[in-house]
Amino acid sequence: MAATSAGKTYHHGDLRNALICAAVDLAADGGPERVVLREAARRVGVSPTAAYRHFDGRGELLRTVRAHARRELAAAMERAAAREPGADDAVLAAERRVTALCRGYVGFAVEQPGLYRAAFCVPRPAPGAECSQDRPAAEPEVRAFTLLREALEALAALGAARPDTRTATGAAAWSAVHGLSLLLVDGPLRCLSVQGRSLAVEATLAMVVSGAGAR
Amino acid sequence: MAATSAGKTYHHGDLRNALICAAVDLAADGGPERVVLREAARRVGVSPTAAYRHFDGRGELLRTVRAHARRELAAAMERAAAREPGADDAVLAAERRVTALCRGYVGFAVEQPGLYRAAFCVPRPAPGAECSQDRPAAEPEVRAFTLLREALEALAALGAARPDTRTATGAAAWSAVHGLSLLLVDGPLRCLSVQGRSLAVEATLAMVVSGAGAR
DNA sequence: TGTACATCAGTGAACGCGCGTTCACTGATGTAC
DNA sequence: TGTACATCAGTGAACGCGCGTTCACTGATGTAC
Repeated sequence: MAATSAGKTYHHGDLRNALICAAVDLAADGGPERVVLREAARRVGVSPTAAYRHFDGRGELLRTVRAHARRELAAAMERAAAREPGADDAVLAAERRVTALCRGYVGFAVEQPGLYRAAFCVPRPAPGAECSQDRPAAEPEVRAFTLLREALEALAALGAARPDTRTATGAAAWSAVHGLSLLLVDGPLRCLSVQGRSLAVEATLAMVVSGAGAR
Repeated sequence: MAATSAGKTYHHGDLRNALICAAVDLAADGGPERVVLREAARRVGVSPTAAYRHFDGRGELLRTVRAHARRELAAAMERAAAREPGADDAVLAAERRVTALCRGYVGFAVEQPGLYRAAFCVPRPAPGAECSQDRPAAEPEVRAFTLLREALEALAALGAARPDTRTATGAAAWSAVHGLSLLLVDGPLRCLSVQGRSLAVEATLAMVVSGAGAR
């Protein structure tokens, strides 16, 4: 039985999740490089060694944080899309969904810069050991990307669709919001005024929609 | 007199530059986090302490590498633009310049991922100590951005120009190429096939041009 | 042309830090009989 | 309902690492006289 109630016991009861929460907190204020196994253990009040009962090591902890951050990002996008009012015009509705998703994306990045960076960190393996022939394709699932791509497909299907380039169009849109997010959060645009930031976001959204090719 | 000739002397003669070169090499294979003061000194064959005669510390060394990387990035863009054939049609010529600059940008990122990442690293200061009221604007000069913005302005001026949003349009385009670069180099698209990569680049360029608003 | 001396540009040892990880261990838990 | 015992989930000390940085120093250089 899991020790659901409180009470300091020798056995923590839910250490794995507690460590994940601590690690997520660390990432939230400081990004992926702040995710330190010893510190997570310290915050939970447990010896560093204990973490090895639940994780292969720092790498696995970090990958878990990354997965969490990606889920949160996708959730923020879906929330933003859900808030968006519908529209009678199908094209307009589809456009709104795209821009809402993008706003959700960038909004998450700006509000949770640490988590956002963690969502896209790469837990540097032995350099050059990646991209084997076994798995030449992109990563199986980044939900944020899937959401965006599907919304763009829906939009494109209403206009001059070019179904052969679905994924590429999605990648272009993703590039735009990803680049904007990083420039704002962590890059040379990080000191933009509120107004300047807003202009940059709007221009980027306009570019994404115009690039979707439903005119 | 600077010791221009060879010959191991006690005084190095050009240690500052030698350290910068070593640090740039480190960044080139491993990104900004690989820029380690002790290792740079080691490579030059000098004690770590010696570096402190020429740099304030690791931070200054890294900022110097960053400046170098940014210059290289801009140079790659200009080279790509210079290679591009002209066109009688002014709009076509302007479009070609934009896409050539973008290709140069992404090409540099893909060929020099470490340097590219170094060009946009932020040598983390005391967190929250940035973006003071004194300097609310974006960083004064990232030449890559200026090149892109000016090319877009030239393009927009030929069509339905919206001169009030010059900078924002530039930011949108920059976002696209920056995001694409990072997704390809260091992100979830890093394992794309050559063909997939090429499609993503083309789709992004099309989006950028269509977003420039010269139709 | 020499020489004393200030300054410059290095050396080498050390400090303190925090990390990831491993080791041998022990206290708590639950299950077979 | 007890009890022996296997297993699980922790502890605490230690290792080795490499880093940035500081200290007191010394060898080389160049300049004033």
